[in-house]
Amino acid sequence: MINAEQRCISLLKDCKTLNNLKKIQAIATKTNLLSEPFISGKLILLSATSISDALQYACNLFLEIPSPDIFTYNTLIRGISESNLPQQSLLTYIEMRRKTILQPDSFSFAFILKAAANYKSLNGGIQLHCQSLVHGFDTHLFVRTTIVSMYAECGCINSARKAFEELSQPNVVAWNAIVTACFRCGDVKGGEVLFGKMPFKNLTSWNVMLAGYMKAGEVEPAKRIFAEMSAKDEVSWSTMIVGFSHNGRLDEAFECFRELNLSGMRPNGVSLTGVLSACAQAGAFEFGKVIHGYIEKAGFGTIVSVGNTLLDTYSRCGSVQMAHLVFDWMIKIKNIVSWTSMMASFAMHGLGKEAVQLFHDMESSGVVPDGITFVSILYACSHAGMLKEGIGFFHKMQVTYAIEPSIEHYGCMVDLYGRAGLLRKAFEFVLEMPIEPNDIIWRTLLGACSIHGDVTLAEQVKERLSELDPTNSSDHVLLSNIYAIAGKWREVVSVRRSMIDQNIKKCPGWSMIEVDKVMYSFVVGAGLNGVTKEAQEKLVEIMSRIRIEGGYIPEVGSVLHDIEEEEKENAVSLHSEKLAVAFGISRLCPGSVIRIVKNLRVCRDCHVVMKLISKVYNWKIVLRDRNRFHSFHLGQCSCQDFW
DNA sequence: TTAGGGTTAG
Repeated sequence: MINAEQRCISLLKDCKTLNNLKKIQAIATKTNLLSEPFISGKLILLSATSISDALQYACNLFLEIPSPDIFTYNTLIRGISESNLPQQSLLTYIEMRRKTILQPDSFSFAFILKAAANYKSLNGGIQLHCQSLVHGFDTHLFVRTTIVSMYAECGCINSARKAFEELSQPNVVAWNAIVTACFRCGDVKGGEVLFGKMPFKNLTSWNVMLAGYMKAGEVEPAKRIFAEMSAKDEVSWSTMIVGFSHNGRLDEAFECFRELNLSGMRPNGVSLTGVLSACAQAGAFEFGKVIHGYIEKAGFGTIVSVGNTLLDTYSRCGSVQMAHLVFDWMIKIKNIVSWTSMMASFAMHGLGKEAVQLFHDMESSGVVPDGITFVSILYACSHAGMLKEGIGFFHKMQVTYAIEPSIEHYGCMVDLYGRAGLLRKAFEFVLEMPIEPNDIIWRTLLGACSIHGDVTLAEQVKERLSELDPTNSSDHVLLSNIYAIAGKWREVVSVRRSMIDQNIKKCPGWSMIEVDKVMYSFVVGAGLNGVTKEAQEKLVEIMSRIRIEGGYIPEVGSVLHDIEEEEKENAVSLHSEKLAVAFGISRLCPGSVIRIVKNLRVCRDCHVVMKLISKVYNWKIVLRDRNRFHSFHLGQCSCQDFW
């Protein structure tokens, strides 16, 4: 016959879910075992660090433990330091010092300094550094290494270097920490010098260099080091794939993923998120589906970050339906990121009502929204013209959830008022907001002026933008478009002339389309050969047919801004998204969906053409532009001509 | 029974 304590210990060994944990807690409470430090400590360890989304449970459980020991405090502090509110762990530490006679140990300082690093609090970090000195732990190797990282996270490379130099015998981990610190603070050269001086290097040191270079946007040196490495592990490969993807080097991300598979090593969750993120950026829907198949077959579907990236990939590839299927499949593992991504997906596709419903479902399920959730829901409201609901959410975030609005939230509100046509209200809102408006805020307002054709306000807004970001080509182009639509041709010429005088070049437009899992890109003004020639020939036929059968008349205003006068006649057929759609009609099987990704906002003329093609040819076209999705079907667009 | 350096999603 085993007693309750033995039973608890045995159950704790296999405890992997919150439900298991609750059963053990019930036994422990009933049999007074919560006063046993080993049992209560283990329960806190599991709930605070091993079982996902059980931190709140851990905090509640902690309150029931009669006199927690230092181990129990440490594990709770660790759990909180890894959460999205790391500053709360400092409060736990302060409470421990105030309410108990427990003395902090090296573990306490390692965890709490990590928390300060996570929320980038230099003041807090300095105070904890002093505390560790008072208690005699500041020279402890583990604590000191965390101090080096903490200063680097807070941007103080000099303090990080000093903390490292005071170590008489740094080991390889401390060396890796100081090299990482240099890269984190933007000192690439310093990182290279220290790497050269390292007396010993293991594989992790090389991976530090790969990650450092990739985060600094230095892709070529990372590639050089990767090629030189005699041994590579999962992290080396993942770092490269994620690095290529973050730096927009999508072809190289795909190629590296292919090489990883050929190397005999298997992709892990991180490399899968990296390649999926490349799919999302490129709009590679079919290739994304292949990766999805692999994820299911190889059992990666239970990793929440992988599921969330897959959801986001489908969404950015234009399939809100597939994104929603993934969301539903994630039933047991979904977290705040999943809810927020799904809301963002509805938002991007103009499905405001669905996003609002999802927000309420999330609240009912007990998940607490954070600042990013509110960015998504406000974005959804503005893109669906839901003014009243948007204002309601802006108040709710502050009153119900005590979230201080950030510049992104203010940006959403400007967009919300602006798109709804309340331009003066939007302008006043910008002038009254408690944060200094940045170029993005003013650009949002300029976009609203463009939608509603308010030339006077546009001129005032452009003046502010010229102070903040004078060489931004898209601002000039937008102002020129606003003048063109208002028929102010003299002003159009003046904007164009000032662009030439200041040597401001328009960002070249490109569009991509996937055919048979291969991505094809089309660029304005590229030579007429290969696929471009094929697309161009098809486009001539398409334009003629939509003119005859759809009554198409070119919108000259849209094309004036970016081409020379003598090219105007051909301009209509030159925009990259038209070439991409023509190529799609030429190559894809009838009945499939044409999915196009464009780097700039779609122009009015292309928007009209897409609608007519969807009607005359009876194709469904999903076009992702810089801001949102347009889904064309039977002559209509999901944005309802509101973008 | 808890730690420090390298890759992970909105």
